[in-house]
Amino acid sequence: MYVRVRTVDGKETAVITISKLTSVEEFRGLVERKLGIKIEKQRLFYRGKQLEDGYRIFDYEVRLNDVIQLMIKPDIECFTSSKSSHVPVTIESLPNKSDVNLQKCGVKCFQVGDLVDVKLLSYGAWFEGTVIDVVKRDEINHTDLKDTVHESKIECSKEYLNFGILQDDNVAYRVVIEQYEEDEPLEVSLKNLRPRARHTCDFDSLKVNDVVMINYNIEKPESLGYWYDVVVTGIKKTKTSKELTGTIHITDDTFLSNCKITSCDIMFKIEPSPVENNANDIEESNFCDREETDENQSDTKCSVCNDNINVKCRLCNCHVCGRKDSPETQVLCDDCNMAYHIGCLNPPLTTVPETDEWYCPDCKTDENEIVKAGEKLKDSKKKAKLPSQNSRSSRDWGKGMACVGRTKECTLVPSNHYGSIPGVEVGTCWLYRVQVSESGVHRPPVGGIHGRECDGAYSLVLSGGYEDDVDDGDEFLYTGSGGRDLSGNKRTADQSCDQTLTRLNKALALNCNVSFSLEGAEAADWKNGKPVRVVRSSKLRKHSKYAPEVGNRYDGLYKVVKYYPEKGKSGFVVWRYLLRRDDESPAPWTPEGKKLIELHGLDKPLVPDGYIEASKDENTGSRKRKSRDVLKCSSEKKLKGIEYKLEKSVKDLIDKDVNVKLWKLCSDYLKKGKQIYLAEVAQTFTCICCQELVHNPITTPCKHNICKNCLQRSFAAEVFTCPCCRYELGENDHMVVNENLAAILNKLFPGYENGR
DNA sequence: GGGCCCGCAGGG
DNA sequence: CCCTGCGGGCCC
Repeated sequence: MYVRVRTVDGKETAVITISKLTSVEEFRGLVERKLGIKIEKQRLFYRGKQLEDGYRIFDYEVRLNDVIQLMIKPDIECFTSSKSSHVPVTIESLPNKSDVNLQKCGVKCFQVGDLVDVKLLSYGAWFEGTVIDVVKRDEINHTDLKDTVHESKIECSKEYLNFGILQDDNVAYRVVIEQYEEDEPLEVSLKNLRPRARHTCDFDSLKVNDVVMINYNIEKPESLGYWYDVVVTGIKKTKTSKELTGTIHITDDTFLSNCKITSCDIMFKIEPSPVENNANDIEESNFCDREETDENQSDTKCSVCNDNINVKCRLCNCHVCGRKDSPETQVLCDDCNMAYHIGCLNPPLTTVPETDEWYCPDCKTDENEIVKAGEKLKDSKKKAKLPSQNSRSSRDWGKGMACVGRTKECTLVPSNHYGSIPGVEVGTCWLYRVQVSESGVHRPPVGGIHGRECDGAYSLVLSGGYEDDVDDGDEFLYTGSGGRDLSGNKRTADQSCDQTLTRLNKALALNCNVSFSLEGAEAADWKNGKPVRVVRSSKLRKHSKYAPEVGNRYDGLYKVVKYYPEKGKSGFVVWRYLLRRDDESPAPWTPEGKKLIELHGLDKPLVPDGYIEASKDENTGSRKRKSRDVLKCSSEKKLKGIEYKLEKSVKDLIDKDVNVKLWKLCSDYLKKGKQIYLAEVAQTFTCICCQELVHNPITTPCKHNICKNCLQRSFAAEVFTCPCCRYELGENDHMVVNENLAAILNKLFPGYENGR
């Protein structure tokens, strides 16, 4: 199994082969080997958590092909020595609100001289800077290199920029970071630039889900650090202390969840980019200037004693005795802000401590307890029960693809769908069972039959586990499951008791076009039975010449002709099923079938995403020859030209669809063949609400596609914005289905709407 | 939440 | 070759 590592700037990425037991330390070593980034410089993030030594990758539930973000620690030295480095934005340094440049927010572009905040990717934090130049990126380099702007570009005149006709993503800004005045100017793109923060926000009016810029230290959350964007997830306030929990956003896809933020005295509102269209949300009522905040705070009364001097109050007086006397012998806790008489402490103090910070017994933390940034790894009950936790065995495991888990799921049809899967040709072959599961052809990653006891069987895999199976291609005898004692961690075993016509065996029997009988039965008209998708595995080769050479191949639809109990070789009863092919596509072993396979480029098994990259830089030499063969084949496949040609009728519909941009992006995948193209289309047109291919698609004015049902549900909940981008749709949106898009999707994925 | 299951890889 | 490490996803 393998995962990806990507630097937060997105410039470097590597595929790293690991096992489930690989420790974070070992992993760092692999990262150093692959990317040349020293272990001590690495900071690894995964789904809101920092990977910490002492755990295994498996503990973080990192899955096949997932991306782990790598942030390279900056050289701290250059920072601590520089002036005011921890607090790049201060009230004093803020320009006057009437600053000429800042008033120009309506202009469609940043201007030379604008005071800005700049996000430095190696920190994921914002720093103060000034725009010194605006340059236009070279178009060609831009498309190729996305955010890399170090290549040639054309400088353009300031007048040109003032027309505001440049696309924002064609412009790069040269910026001087004020802390590094001596350094070269940086070139940054718009998304890492915004007007200098200049409005503080008031803790009391902060709401959950607000986004603010806050000071935080990833290394030591209790100290000051850099300025990050935070989505507030929790607000805790006592009379005198303030604390936020939030998600620190480092890049678009790197974040730390559940960060406790105590430095809430200064928080900044995030200034809207001048390039975004709406200038009217600049001033929002829930943000106010800092001066006001201070005033608000001074006249609050104690909520318990109402500041009555005759009442003992443990909240606003000594937290132990509740009395107000001798304030000069009281000491305040720097964390909970409670007061304590030095004499009331246990043990009592004789003098008021002279240190800057003092913590009460409740708040004082163990020096050894390291406060880590971001969400901590929870002890999962499920994991605690796993045998791997009892380290009795030192054996490695989990390197393989057996239990990696799916990375995608077929949502074109429901799991109880009978018949072919839209877009999957007969003859399609996958290297691993998990891929077959992802495709929707046969969902269980291990089991041989997929079905429901009260419904029927949807698919089965012939993998040669039962030697008395007889396979003649168009017809085969299948043996039911069960009747084996698999205890003691066995994969397979001899029959040790009778199989029963229950569970999956019953499911498969229900496909037969005859009323269910525990005695067995035969269909009078077998073709009217429910279809079963059949997959043959290469493991069947020892029993059948119809098995594929490698991997698992979809052979089309079969129907159950009859089922009956039989005394197997073991002497126990097994259930047997006669299945006969009934599919309009020719079988893969027929000449016509072979021709089709070649036409669609299906002659070699599909490999999982990232598989080739993972094998390519495998340098242990232990990889088996089988994999090399697959590798060679997939590059051969490329040469053959398996480009998918859209039917003219579909192409015409696509050409007139309003989703011009989306279809253009998809069209890049045509050359990779039908499978990959359809997968891309399915992903592109997945509804953000239900995560399935859009059904009765509504194309919003902001060019997002949502199922009509999903959008109606949203409107019923009085949410009238686009679920993708929150564009205001308006209460009276009439929800016209994009029939054109519906028609295209129906042609590309025939039958996908069934059961919706 | 438990039982079932024809997976894949490593090691002897 | 055989044995066995621990699964994930499905159904009930």
